[in-house]
Amino acid sequence: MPRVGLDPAAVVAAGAALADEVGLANLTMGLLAERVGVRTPSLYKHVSSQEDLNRRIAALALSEAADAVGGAIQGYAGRDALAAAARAFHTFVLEHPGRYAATIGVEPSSPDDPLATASRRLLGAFTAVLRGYEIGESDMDHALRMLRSLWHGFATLQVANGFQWSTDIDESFEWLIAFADRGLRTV
Amino acid sequence: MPRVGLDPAAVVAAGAALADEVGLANLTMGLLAERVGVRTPSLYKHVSSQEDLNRRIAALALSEAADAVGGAIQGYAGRDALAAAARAFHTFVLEHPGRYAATIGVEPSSPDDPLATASRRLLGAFTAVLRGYEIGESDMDHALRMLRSLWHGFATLQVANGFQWSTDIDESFEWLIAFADRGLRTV
DNA sequence: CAGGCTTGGCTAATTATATTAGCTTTTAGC
DNA sequence: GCTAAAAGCTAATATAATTAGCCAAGCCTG
Repeated sequence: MPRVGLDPAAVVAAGAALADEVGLANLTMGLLAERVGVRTPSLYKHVSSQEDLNRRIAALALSEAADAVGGAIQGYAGRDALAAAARAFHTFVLEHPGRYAATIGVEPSSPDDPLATASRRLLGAFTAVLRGYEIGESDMDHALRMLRSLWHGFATLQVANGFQWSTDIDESFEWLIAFADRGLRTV
Repeated sequence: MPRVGLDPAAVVAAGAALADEVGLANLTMGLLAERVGVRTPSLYKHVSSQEDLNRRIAALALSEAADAVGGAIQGYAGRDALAAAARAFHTFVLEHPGRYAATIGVEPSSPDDPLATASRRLLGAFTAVLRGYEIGESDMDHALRMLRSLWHGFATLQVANGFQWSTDIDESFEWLIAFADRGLRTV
């Protein structure tokens, strides 16, 4: 029987894609094995456990999100950068809900954990956005936490279908960008 | 053997308490059964499945949160009401992380689902807060979504230990209240 | 107060899933 | 070609949810 030729990266990539399709909660080792064309136990040659798989998917997701946000703000500053970052992040979560969900609740084990690195990169992109505003040193951390809370909260609520009523959601998102911009301007 | 004398409400209450203690992900039917003093299958006399249990815990959590927020804003308006609501919500999530987690991803099946009722009550409390600001009709839904995103995002990130660095988290929370207040004042 | 019905609890069995053990075969490097 | 690590497989184990079917407790009625 010919080998499939998997490696950890391929397994994680397939796991992330599958999580986006069926939802993280429905991502089982059996389903993933079927997807990549091996029997379930064979996956354990590449990831050590489902938790390990989840962590690696989370690291991939944060790294991709950092690339998306970092790329989107290139050449922009101030409100333009804020809007570009917010939209890039939002789009990423809507298009990759499963892998983004994997990032919730995972904690880096050490500062050189790929998870920590990716997380820092994403944070760094939003820090860059904040440099376009007149924000005092002591307010930076608070402002960064505000942005994270706002975009994370909005995206996770939207993905979970938490916004029930009929008002257009994209319109609300643009409203939030304007709100955050105005607020950051007067910190 | 004497009967334990359970009923659905008691099972759900115990489930919510256990979720807060061990985390929603670790809440198993077996663990809950042990906690309330019966064998696992007996739980099915009171809840129809684990998903049903989760929905009921979510409805309980939203109802309690609505009570907490609704009670906290009594007699306040404007910034005081905003701060009271935000703090009450935040405290609730920090003290009841498991049951609050149960609310994420559940959707009411019908408008008279207890889940929908509780959800509307919580939303209503925040709507009352917004009435203390000069907000146009067309901005209300957006502002409400902004508040939800902000407080939901902050609380879930904090509970998941998502705020790594050393800056005091409570200080950031108060900063967010001030930020939201200023912003709502200039909508 | 006895008889019987409803209810809540139990044991046993089924299914799904993660994980481990141990075997076999491919394949890269010499 | 030879060998050893890597990658796959089958079989087995453990945990969890769920269902089936049994039985006793306790209430309601006569």
